[in-house]
Amino acid sequence: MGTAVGTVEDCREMFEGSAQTSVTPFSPTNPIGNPVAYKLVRVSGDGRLVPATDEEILEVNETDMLIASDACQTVGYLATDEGNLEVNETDMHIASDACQTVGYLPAEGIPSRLSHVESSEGLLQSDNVRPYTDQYYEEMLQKVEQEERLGNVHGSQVPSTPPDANIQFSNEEKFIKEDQTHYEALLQEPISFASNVQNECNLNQSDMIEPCSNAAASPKETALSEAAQKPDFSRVRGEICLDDLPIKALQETFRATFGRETTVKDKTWLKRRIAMGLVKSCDVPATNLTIKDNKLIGKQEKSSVMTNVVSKDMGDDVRATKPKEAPSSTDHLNATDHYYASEDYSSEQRAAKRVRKPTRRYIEELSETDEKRQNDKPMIPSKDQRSSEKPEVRSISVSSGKRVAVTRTVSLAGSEIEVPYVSHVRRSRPRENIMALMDYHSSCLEDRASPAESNFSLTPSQLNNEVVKRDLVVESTSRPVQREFATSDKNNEEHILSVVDQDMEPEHIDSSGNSSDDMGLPITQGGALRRKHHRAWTLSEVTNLVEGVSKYGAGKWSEIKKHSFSSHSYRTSVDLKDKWRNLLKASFAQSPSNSMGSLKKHGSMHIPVQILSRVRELAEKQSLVPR
DNA sequence: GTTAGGG
DNA sequence: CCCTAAC
Repeated sequence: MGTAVGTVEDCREMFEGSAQTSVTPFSPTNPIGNPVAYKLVRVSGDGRLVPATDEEILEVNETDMLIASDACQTVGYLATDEGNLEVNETDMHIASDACQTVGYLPAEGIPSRLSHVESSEGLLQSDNVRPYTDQYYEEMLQKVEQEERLGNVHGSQVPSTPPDANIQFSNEEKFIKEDQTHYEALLQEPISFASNVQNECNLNQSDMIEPCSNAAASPKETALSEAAQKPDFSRVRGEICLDDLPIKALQETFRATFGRETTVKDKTWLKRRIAMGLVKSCDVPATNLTIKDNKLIGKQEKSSVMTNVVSKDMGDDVRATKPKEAPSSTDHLNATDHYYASEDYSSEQRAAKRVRKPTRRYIEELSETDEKRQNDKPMIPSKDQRSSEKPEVRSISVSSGKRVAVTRTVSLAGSEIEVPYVSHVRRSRPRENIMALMDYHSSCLEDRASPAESNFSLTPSQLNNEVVKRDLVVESTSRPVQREFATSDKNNEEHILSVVDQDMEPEHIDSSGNSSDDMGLPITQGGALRRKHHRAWTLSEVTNLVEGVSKYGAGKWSEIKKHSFSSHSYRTSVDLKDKWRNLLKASFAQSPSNSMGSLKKHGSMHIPVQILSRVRELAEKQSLVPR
């Protein structure tokens, strides 16, 4: 946090002209027309730095880090000065949220590049491991609020960090519009604050929990670790005093913060890294939201400084975590809003957008698209439209958050499969099928010993496809065996029945397979989804149906099913209804021509004329005397 | 959970 | 038969 807007500005001057390639300056610096430049490189697989291609540069330039990273690219920024480093780190913060490996390298510190990259990964890791609850964010928010008040109270002429953040933010807004005029005006403010911010930091250091002067490695470390454990804003702030710590202490702190050693000796880097870690640990989800939800925010983060990131992001976090509370969020920001109305406005805008609940369709799409990152923190379903506006910025957190709730792992015969909760896994029937399948599978291995059947043992993953084959095999095997399958295992009914139906009294077959589920199983072959289960209606069934209709009336399908189809459990009321519908159709279709329409087109069932007549009869009766 | 209808 | 909207 010791880094303020001013820092960037100041440093810029120092490194003026050091730019190697003047490309893609970020918004904050670009408008300024400052010579600050970035060298865009890409970290190839073997760790080498490859100069970015024009295309890549363009990409980064036009979109932003997030998008670039979204494109699954590993991008390394070679910063040419401190200011850039600052910005880049912030960026990294963003990019890392997208689960990308991004390395930002200060030009001067080539030797430490790898370290940087490496740590960035460490950062990612630590981030991914920390789940934060909404509650937590609320707490944080409150703390921030307190901070703000404090700052406003005893630092009238010394703007507290939060307001500063706002300034930054409003600046950002302007930049986006590329409004030079506004820019000029706004520029003053950040700069003027720069030194103040620094002072502020110092003040904090002495005032706050962590007297900097006192800052010995051990106390700091404990405090930090504590902070990491249960993030406390005040402590995070105390962080600022890292300035006074010796490198060694910083390294210690780094370790405490990230849980890993570091050999980096760059004090500045360490400080930032640590601060970053803490900050990030607090707004991981936020960044996600922010970015995905609103591009503006993402940019803001880039240009913003530590302090800004902390205060601002926290606000965002809370907002993000609280779907409906446009008001509450703004409330929190009110203290600062007084300073800049523009900020207030923009924030409200954002808040409003976030409130909108994702459509079901959207969620589905997300869950299908976003394969990875399903273990992200529970986020909020706030984003949506934004994503619709910028599809490229695949919603990260939302989807992820959503996904957490919407995904589930289904274990099928030993193997676990990730299934989006909305995935259209057949309802009711399908599950039974699977069960049947599993049963079959086990029985296959255990009970069945016949050679022909033994080779049916399938691996769960193959099950589906295998089943198809097996079906075919079964069909070609001996009848007796078929029977067995038909009864104990109910997958292959389609084939079996088609065969059996011809030469057996359907009724028998039905009763045999009955009570349990006789469903076929979902068979997928070559991507085509065959009809799950098909069981031709037998004459007796039709008769039963007709009788049932005559007894209970058409429409009382459940009744009919209950009474007339007690032995045919596989016929659902819907089935009955459908069949009746078909019968009706058939009966009326056949009647006009002749009374001998006993045979229907293909090989489908022979429906005796009498039955059809009866159907028509009933139909007319029913229509006359509606239920 | 049922029904009614469209696919 | 499947899938859904309405009940």
